[in-house]
Amino acid sequence: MNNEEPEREARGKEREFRGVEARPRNWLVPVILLSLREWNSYGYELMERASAFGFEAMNPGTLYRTLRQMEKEGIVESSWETSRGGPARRMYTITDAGRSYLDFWAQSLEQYQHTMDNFFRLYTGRPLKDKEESGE
Amino acid sequence: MNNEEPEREARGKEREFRGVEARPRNWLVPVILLSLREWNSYGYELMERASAFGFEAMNPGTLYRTLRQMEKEGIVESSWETSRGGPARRMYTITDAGRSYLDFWAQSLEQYQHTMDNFFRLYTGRPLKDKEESGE
DNA sequence: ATATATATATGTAAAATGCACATAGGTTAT
DNA sequence: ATAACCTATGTGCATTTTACATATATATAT
Repeated sequence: MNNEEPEREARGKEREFRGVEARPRNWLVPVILLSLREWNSYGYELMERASAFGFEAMNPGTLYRTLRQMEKEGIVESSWETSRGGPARRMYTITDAGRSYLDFWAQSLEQYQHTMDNFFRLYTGRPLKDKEESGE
Repeated sequence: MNNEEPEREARGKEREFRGVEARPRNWLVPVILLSLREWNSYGYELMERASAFGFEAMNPGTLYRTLRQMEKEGIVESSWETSRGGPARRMYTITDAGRSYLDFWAQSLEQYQHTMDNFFRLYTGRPLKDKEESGE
């Protein structure tokens, strides 16, 4: 029943488990919004800011595509900035909807952090009481 | 007032922003492993336990497919249990590789929690000092 | 017999992600 | 001037993840 696959994929204790990451999906969006809430910016610069949040070697394509998508959703706005030397920049501004989105996300994060605490409590061997599962 | 732009996608502060969730990807995998580390179990039962971790109205398909995938990766093993009334159950057991995976994931989660703390510090208006970005 | 609860699984599509490649303006070195 | 390089923005494509609907099967209750 269970011996057809010799699990050649993961047998050593020190195996690397490619792709194992606890980072949430769409993490890039709130990071961008948070940056833009402080000051207007553009893709190339936002890439560096995003790196500080754990996006190492961020791929430009992913960032720029995300920005366009965010604009379509109305949480940021953009306009070309050509009044200087060098290639034109698409400057982004956070909208009111963007601020709301950020607030919404932050709330979700807070809730999720409780869940993570529960996870850790179980992981480290202190099981939850039946009645307080994962809270609210 | 500033009512010139109705931004039809997200106008109210209380807008719902469907899909906004701070949940990490593949969250289901560590939750299953943690459950199986406590006692062997099967899909139908694991669904309920997963619900306690914030998977409301979990779709069976997602869970069962995840379990088969996990078995292919060698982090769980299964065998049919037919020695009782009712439909047969596929009982799952965590493997050594599964335990390693769980440890690996927990480490990643811990690291991610620090990043989240940094995010919150910025969000609530206490910016980081230049020298301590997101690192440790 | 048929409805219900248990139990597992597939098919398909949408969304997210990663990686490679394309385009273009401007600056500096040769 | 032209090649090389840095800045800056983007598209294409394949893979992975996730969601949603549907299918199958066993046993029990009515």
